[in-house]
Formats: sequence, C-alpha cells, structure tokens
Amino acid sequence: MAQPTPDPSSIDFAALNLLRVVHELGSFTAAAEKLNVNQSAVSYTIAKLRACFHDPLFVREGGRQVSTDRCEEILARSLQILGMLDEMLQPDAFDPGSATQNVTIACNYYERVLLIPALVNEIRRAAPGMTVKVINALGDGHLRLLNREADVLIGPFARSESGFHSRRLYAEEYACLMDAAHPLADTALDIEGYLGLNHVLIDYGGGWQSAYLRELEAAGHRIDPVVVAPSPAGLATLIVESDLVATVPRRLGEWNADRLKVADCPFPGRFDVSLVWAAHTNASAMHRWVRELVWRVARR
Amino acid sequence: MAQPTPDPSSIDFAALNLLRVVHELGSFTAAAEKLNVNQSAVSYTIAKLRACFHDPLFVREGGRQVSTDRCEEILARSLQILGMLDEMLQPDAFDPGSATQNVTIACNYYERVLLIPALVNEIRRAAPGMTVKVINALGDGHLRLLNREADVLIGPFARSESGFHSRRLYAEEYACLMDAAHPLADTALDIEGYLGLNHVLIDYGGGWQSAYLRELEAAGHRIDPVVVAPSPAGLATLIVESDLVATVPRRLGEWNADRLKVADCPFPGRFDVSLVWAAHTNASAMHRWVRELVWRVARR
DNA sequence: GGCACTCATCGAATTTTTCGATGGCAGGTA
DNA sequence: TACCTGCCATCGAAAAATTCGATGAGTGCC
Repeated sequence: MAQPTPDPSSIDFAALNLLRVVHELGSFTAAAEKLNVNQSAVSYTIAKLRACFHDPLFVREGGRQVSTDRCEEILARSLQILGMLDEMLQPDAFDPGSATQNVTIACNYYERVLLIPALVNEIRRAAPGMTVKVINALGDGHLRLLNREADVLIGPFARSESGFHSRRLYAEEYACLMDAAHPLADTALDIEGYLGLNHVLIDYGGGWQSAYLRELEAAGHRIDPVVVAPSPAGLATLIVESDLVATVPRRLGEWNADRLKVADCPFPGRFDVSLVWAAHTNASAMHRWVRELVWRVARR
Repeated sequence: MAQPTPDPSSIDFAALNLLRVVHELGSFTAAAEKLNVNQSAVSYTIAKLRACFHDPLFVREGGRQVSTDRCEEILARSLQILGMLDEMLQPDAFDPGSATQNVTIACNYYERVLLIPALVNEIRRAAPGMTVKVINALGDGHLRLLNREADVLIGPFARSESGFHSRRLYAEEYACLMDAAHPLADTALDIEGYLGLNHVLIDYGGGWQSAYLRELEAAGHRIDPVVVAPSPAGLATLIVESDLVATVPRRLGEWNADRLKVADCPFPGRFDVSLVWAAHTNASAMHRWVRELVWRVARR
C-alpha cells in the first residue's frame, strides 16, 4: 500500500459498504463472513481506507473493534453516499399515470391535422398529468431535436445522419384534390391533362419542395400555379365550387373529402412519414412510451 | 464485461469523476488526456458505467458526445457524491473559538434550572461567537431531534428507538420538599405518613406521569393533592411557611433548600437523566463538542 | 473520394484485489 | 503462570480488474 495517500478516488462503494458492515458488527472477521470474502480482504480494504483518511478508523478495545470519531464522521457520510448510489441505480421507470413531464412534438401542418389530435387524446387519456406541446418542424426539425426543443419529430423526413433514430410510420403519396363537380373529376388524369389544370401550389417556403414536384421536374415538366398558398389551411374552402386543383398528400385530401374529390396524380411522389428522435432520448423510458404511442396512433 | 449488471458497488469515485470530465468535455479522447490515461481506459470505464446503469449515458450526435437524460440525473448525484468525498477527506474541524453556529437544546423545567445555566455559561465562555437556544422538550423531544429543531435533548428519556443515541448523565430520584418547620420535617416518612401529607402535585400535562407516581400507583396507592401546579416554577414560594409538601426530583429540591427541607420519599421513582441526540448529528464535530460539554457540566 | 478524428475492441502488460496460510497480540481460563 | 482461543496484520501466490498500445469501423469535413 502506498504509504502517504493512496489516491482516495480509488475508493469504491464496496469499500464504504464494508466500512458500514465492520462498524455494525464490530469485527473484521464477522464482516468478512457476512460479505462472503476472506478476512484478509477486509483487512486489506480497511488498510486502504486507513491510509486514505489518515486515521485508524477502528481500534481494538476490550475485544471489540471500536470506531474512532473520525470513523463515525466518515461513516455518516458514507451512509448518505450509499443511499445516493441506490437512488442512482433505480432504473429509469416511467409511470404514465403519475407522470407530470412535458412532451414536445415537432411536426408540420399535415401531421398536426392527421395525427396530433388522436395522439394528444391518447397521451392525455393515459397520462393525465402530462402536458403536450406541438411546435413547427419547418425544414429543420432535426435541429430542434438536437437542441432539445423537441422530444420527437414526425414528418416526411428520411432517416438522416447519425445521432438520430427513426421509424417509418407509413407510406404516403400525393393525389389531386378538386371539387366533386370538376369536369375532370371522374376521368383518370394523364400527364397532359394534369399539367394543364388550374393548380393551387402549396409552397411552405424555406426551400422545401414537395416530392411530387421533384418527380415532375425530374421528368422535365413544370406547372404554372394559378394560386400559391403557404400551407394547406383553408384549402378546401378555396377549392370547393371552383375549377382549382391542389396536389396534396392523399390522406390530407381524404380528410377533406366531404365535398371534394381525390384523384390519382400522375406524379405521386411517394414518400414515407417517419418518427424521428435524437439518440440521447433513445433509452429514456418516457420517450420510448411516447414513441410507441405515436406508432400505434399512426397505424390505425 | 459481465453483461447484465457488473456489481455497481465496484464503481469508484474515479469513475464518477471520469463521468464528470467526459460530460464537461463532450469527448472521451479529451477526457482521457485531461485525466492522463489512455483513451481505451476511458472507454472501459464508461462501458462499465453503461452496464451498471443500463443506459448508454453518452451518444454521438453531430460529432459530439451528448449525454442522455439518465446520464444527467446520475451526474447530478455524482457531483454531490464527489463533494461529500471531499468533505470526508477534509476532517470536520470545529474550533469553538471561532464558531458562530447555533446550538439548540431541548429540555424541560428541571434541566433548565439545574443544568442550562452552567451549560450556557460554559458554551459562551469557550465559544463566544455561538448562540444557544433552549426550547421546551415537553413529551416529544425525540421528534424535535428528528425534525432538526433541536441538536440535543436532555431529560429523563430512556434510550429509545434506533435513529437515536443517548448517554446517561446521572441517576435521579424523587424526594419530598417541605418547609423546614413542617411537623414531619425531622422524621423519616413512612408510606402512611407520606400519603397523608398535604400534597402539591406537579402535573405537566400531556400525559406525562412522574416516576414516583407510577411507583406509588403500582403499589396500589393514590394521593389527593391539595394543590396542582403545571410546573415547579414558584414552588418554593408556595411551600415556604406552609404545611404543603411537594414531591420533586431530589436535585431540584436541593436547589430550593435554603429555607426548605428535603426528605426521603418512600416512593423514590428512580430514573436516569440522559443526553439524547439524533443519529445524523452523531459524527459532527460541533455536536460532539457540545455533547462533551453537557457531559462535563452534568457530572460536577 | 480521401483525410482526420473518435470511439470500440483486442491481446498483452500491469496493477489491484483476493485467497490461504502464518504469526503476533490480547483476553479469558485452568 | 501457562495455555488456549479468537482476532487482525502480513506474506507470497493466484485471480481479477484495469490500463496500455494497436487496430478497426464509423462519421464529419474537405
């Protein structure tokens, strides 16, 4: 044993526990038995503690190992430390019923309309104490995950760089949304026919380009929109009883399908709607629970 | 590394410190440099912690090691633990001369009269910067210790449940206090004679019953007090030049013995006056100093 | 696509811890 | 007093844990 001070940080919790047991039993030998180790191992550890604390800790007095004042002092703190270790070891339990955390979900219009209502409903039903916050993902939802502004991101975001995990929720494609009385409402649209429509273009800005447009342009075409809107909000009111046609994700169209017709688009621009999360939330019980819920809501 | 849980108690303080450094620097390699060890040693220790806590603790996100929520929790406690290690290494010094703490003593009338004056005197002499507060112990002095309302408790409290320590100060018994001119002042009291006296009964209330009364009633007797008082305060004035007799602890009687006579009581109700303290103050140097002082004052 | 950097992992070297055995010391007993 | 017994310190050997140096895989940045 290095004499002066053999690096106190090499003391482990087992040593503190050993101190406790020796104190309790007043005997190295008895402590060794209780801890299922050799007596000399106890001597060894006590010797190390003695060197670290520069104190005999226990002295023999009338057949018993009696603790010194310094030992009592060290022991008192050791007990606290052992208690904290126990707390630290408590697995990350999550009980929805009693949870009061907040969940922040980043997404865009599409998901806010189609998924969020049912999701919020489910969360509040299972975890009445929790709060839900929805923020716009825009184009940089991944950044919001990294900055811990959001717990999960839902949207058409392909699995991206490392540091993230993702789960594909379902496949989606674009379709054409028009008034049920539109002249072409009952015919299958060919490319010519589609390009010649009076288009409503949803341009979210921020450089985001919808998948059907990428497909269309990749094929060497372009469309000249009659109306450009920054989001699909109010789209139905715009289209109904008009000759306008919007190209939107099919499920979003069907959600409006009361008096509107949803028709196949020659440029379906298929994409996946995914659930994305930052690696640092991957193991968290609460996050796992939320992700499972998102999955279930999205699948029905 | 044993997969499931490689004995958490083998975690040492160095490992917690390593966790801290990795968190601070966001890099295993940098932490290794700072700690003057090989990078693989850092990986090894982190791997062990990961296994112990069943959590990745750090995940790579955009070129940086980012901590998980669980890691933050563990880290918070680790910092406390490391702080406590420092305290343990730094012996708990208490210098009465420069101390400015407060000592709160819980006790009742008896001790306030017989012990507190000398004790306060001693404390103030040795530790002029300290303050002393005396509070009533009533019947629940132990609670005051647990609630940290008092540092020590002095009184006829037998050693009680775990969580407390106690030290017997001295034995005490009850005796009869009467005017020096009382007819029976110079005769030894037998049971008949005692029971027939004009008693002053001290009834502290709260269900507390003096030991001599328990003894007397256990023997099948009872007394009919002429006067009942809630505390021995002013008792001397009451008794002097009257035919009243009070049964009080002997030392309390002798403290009044100027013009009063203290006579043996046939029901002495012996008890111990003890010093009691909570386990959480057992190791504190300041508390040890106070307790030693109480012991010395009580013994003289 | 190449380069630089980071962490995981492997075998070997090193250090720490444990074991089993022995010796000294103190207390209790004949 | 002398012996006996139980307890802890210590020693060399064995086992286990940790560290090292090297290598490989994955990622970010040019």
